[in-house]
Amino acid sequence: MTGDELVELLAALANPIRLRIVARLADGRQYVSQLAREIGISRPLLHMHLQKLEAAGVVTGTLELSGDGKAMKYFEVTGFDVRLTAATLAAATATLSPARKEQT
Amino acid sequence: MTGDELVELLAALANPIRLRIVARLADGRQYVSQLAREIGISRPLLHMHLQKLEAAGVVTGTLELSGDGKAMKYFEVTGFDVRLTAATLAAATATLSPARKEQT
DNA sequence: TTCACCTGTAAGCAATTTCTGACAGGTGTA
DNA sequence: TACACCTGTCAGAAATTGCTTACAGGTGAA
Repeated sequence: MTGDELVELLAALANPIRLRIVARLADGRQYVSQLAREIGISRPLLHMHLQKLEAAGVVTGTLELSGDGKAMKYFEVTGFDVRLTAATLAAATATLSPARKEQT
Repeated sequence: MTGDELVELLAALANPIRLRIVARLADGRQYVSQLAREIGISRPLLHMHLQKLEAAGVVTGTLELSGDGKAMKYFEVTGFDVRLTAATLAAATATLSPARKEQT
C-alpha cells in the first residue's frame, strides 16, 4: 500500500458517520436506502460517504436486481487490515508522491 | 481508546505533511525550527500540524533549555500502535459520542 | 545595539469537506 | 394514472482545514 493510498484510507475512516457505516456493514451487507434509514442520514449524504469509503477500498458495492425487479446496490466491507505504528507510517511515507509547491 | 479519540487519531494521520513529520520523528527527536527546515515548510505551519499530532497523542513535545540558554521544544513520537479492521472499528464506533442534529 | 537563533500566536485568505434540497430515471402494484 | 419503492446527480450553503504573512518575546554573541 502506497503512502498516498494510506492517506486516502485514513481520511476515509476519520469521520464518525463513515465509522458508523463501516460498523453497520461489518454486521452484514446492506443496500443504500435501508442503510441510510438505519444510520439516520439522507441518502445523498450517504452516497457521498460510500463513495469515499469505496475509493479508499474499505467497502465495495454491487448493483443487483431483487426478486421484484428493483435495482438494489448492496455494500459490504472488504477485508482490510492495517497496522498503525510510527514504523509502518514511516515506511509508507517513503512512497508518498512529492509535495508540489509551484508545479504548474 | 474511545471512538472519538480514534477519529481524532485518524484525522491527525490523514495528511501527507503530518506523515512526513511522524516519519522524521520516528528516526529521533528534533526541535521545531530544525524540523521545519528538514521538512521544508514554514514554522507556523509546522506548529499547527504538531498541535494536531500532539492532541491526537501521536507525538509529545518538551520544552528544554539548551546549553547556550535557548529554549528549544523537542518533539518525539509516542509508542502508539493501532490496528484497523472492520471489527476493531466497529468496536470503537460503539463508544462514539452521539450524533447531534438539533441539540441546542 | 544589532544580529542570529529560539519560542509562540493572531489575522486573513484559499481550498476542501460536509450537508441539504431538488431533480431525473427505473420497476411493480393499486 | 398514481404511488411506493429503488437508483443516481447537481447546485449551493455552511463548516472546517490548510497555509501565509506579520507580529510578539526570549537568550547569547559580535
